[in-house]
Amino acid sequence: MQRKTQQRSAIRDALEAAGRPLSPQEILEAAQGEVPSLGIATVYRGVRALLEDGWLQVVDLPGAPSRYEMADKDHHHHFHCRSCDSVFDIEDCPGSLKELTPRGFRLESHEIILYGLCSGCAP
Amino acid sequence: MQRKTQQRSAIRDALEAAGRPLSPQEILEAAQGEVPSLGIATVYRGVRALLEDGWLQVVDLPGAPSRYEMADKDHHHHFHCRSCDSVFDIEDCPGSLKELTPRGFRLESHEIILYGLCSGCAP
DNA sequence: GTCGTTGCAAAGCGTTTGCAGCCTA
DNA sequence: TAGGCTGCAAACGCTTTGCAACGAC
Repeated sequence: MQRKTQQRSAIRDALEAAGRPLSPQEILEAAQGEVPSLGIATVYRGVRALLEDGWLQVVDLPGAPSRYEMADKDHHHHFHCRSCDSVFDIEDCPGSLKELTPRGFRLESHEIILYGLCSGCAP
Repeated sequence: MQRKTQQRSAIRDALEAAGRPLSPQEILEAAQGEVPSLGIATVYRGVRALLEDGWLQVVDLPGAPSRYEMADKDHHHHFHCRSCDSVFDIEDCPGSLKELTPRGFRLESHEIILYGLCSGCAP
């Protein structure tokens, strides 16, 4: 059974407040504002528990550590800022990509990542 | 200056023969057919040298180790088989994704990854 | 012979695990 | 009080680096 602890509350609060996918390190830094003694191992364990609860989902981007965001979002994609390294949600999706799939292959899902500069980093 | 050694030839041969992106471990296993004593560190160093030469390019996919393929390919995307974990090239591209970009953001590039079963793994 | 290259082993780095003590229920 | 939770440190897997021996030129 799950217990309600300061540490796990701090982890959830950090993810709710961010509104964008966070890496374990980003979660640690944000949550230490609430619980300064928080350790990185606790973040990893808390994240895993929240994933198993279905409260969080993984956001894996190429060449970057896994990030996590709340699971209450519809299908969407991500924008990765090459300057500040933050990741933002993209609401739209161009829809089916079945026409790209080679003959004989079975398409199950897809991921689209946009790269560039976010509004804070664009000149 | 670059010297021509058995090890680097074996690494290039493995990548040319594969025709799809390979991970360092896959390169090692393929190239050891030619040079059995080959070590993984040499693969990493050889890959880095080939990247700097512009002969290779990185293929980074979410949650997977970096893979490498020859740089003489046009813009394209990838299909990642969830059964055998191999990665295949997709020739097509749906084109501009500018309409997905949030206001104020500057789009520079994009990546599309398809997931499913390759022709060898599909039932 | 020079000096870039190689293989091994050790070091890094992000993530996971073992364990004794802590704290929620 | 019982047993899940935490922080620390050690363990892990992948990648990089230090170093002495090797070999291309």
